[in-house]
Amino acid sequence: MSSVPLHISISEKLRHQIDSGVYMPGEKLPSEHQMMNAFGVSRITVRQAIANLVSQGLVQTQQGKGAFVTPQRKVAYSLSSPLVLLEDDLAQKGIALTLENLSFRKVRVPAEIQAILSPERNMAYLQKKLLYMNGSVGAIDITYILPELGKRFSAQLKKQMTFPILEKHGITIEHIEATIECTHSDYETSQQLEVPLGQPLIVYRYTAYTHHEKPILHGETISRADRFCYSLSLSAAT
Amino acid sequence: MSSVPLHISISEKLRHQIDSGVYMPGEKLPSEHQMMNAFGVSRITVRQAIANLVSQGLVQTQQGKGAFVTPQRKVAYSLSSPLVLLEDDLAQKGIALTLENLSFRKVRVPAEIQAILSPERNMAYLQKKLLYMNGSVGAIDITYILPELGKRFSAQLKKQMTFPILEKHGITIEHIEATIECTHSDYETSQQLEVPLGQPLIVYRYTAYTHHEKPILHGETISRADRFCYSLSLSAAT
DNA sequence: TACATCCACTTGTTATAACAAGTAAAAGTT
DNA sequence: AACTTTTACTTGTTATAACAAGTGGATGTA
Repeated sequence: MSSVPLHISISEKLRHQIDSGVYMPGEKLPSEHQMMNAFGVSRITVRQAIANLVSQGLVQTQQGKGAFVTPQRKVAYSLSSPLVLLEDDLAQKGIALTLENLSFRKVRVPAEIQAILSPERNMAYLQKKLLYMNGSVGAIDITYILPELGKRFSAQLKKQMTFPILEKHGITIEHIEATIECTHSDYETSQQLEVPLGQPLIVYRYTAYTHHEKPILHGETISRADRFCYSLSLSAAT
Repeated sequence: MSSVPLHISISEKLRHQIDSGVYMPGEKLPSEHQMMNAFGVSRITVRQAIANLVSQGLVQTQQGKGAFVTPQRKVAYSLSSPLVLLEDDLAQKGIALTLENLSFRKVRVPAEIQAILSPERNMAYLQKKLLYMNGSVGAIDITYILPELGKRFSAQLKKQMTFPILEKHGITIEHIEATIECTHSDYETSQQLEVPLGQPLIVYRYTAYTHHEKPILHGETISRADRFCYSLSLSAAT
């Protein structure tokens, strides 16, 4: 009859029930055993159906507890001209941004970064940090910063966001070049951001320029795509 | 010893082999049977490992043939001020953009769209189309357009991109508000865009305004995140 | 030669089974 | 009352098994 596999038809049925509010965000789905009886299929088929929902980001499972409908509400980062700092933007939305420094050290930069920043003697500071929004993990940031700036602000960079520190000391960002793309979480990242393997992540890759188009840092912010999006506004030539 | 599951350690090993070029893009991985012998595990474990790679977008499977390393190169859409049209942008990159109209009809608009466009008598034209880049499917576009424009250009809209048609008839877009977010493919979309279920998609949702901030259309372009990304440039207040 | 059939190999689907491991509440102990 | 243990239930991992279905080359037939 229908040539769609059982696990697909089951996950689609559940998906529609989630969409139509039969199972509310945060609510627990029936256990695998209950579904086996309810649909008259084996556990492997039920698990496959649930895996489909997980891979669609609709459901999250927890060993020993069950499968729960993911509660989703996204926060938008504003990417506007004129520039607004991430912190200010979030603060205005009532979201507290905190960070945890994972690593901060001077490194020899890879070729791609060297081409962008052209730092002295091919060295730069590399910082990895975790960003928390209202206390829960939201993103990883990986930044290369010019050695003179990295050295000068090393203590503060471990505790505060980069741009406000620079602004405070009179270093103004005049221009940012950026790309936005989407990738999958690998095993390591999935552990750090507390998402299932393969969940989509949104990567904001940026180069910041100060006066005279001098690049001073290059980095990428890897955010959980289930929690964040970007908003922007474009205008025609005047 | 290592508390990581077998299927994870296997998929991580394969991932590193893919990253280091042991298996090149487009190349076939060993068959499930070969892996069963090579790793000394059951087929279910091998399949789980391969599923991990698929969910990370590294590999695609084809029934009857095998699992192949996904060849990936991304095309960037430029989102710049001043506005550049998608077609022109892609043309400059040597990519031909063609479209297939899926549906075009007058509909009663949902509340969210009504709040944005405020069309007369709550009606608008809704168009769904598939976008092909150099002949292969890349994106789905879903657009609501004001009834007077939809009616006037109905024939052309089925064959050409929206913005160039409007420009040609003297309707200039002065301003665009947009958000970029990332979602998962559901079953229907995965079929249309020819990707596995749950693959990340990048959603560009836009509202276009003509003179006097009058909104004329609202739509979303849902692209395969493995093929596309967005680039933009931001400036400080002058 | 051209075509159809067959066969070997591939992944896809689904079932049954067993044990590991996390969770939480009930039951027992101090 | 406070703490530990047990127990029942949950999902996670892994094995074996069988058949379905897509692919492509080998084989056989017209």
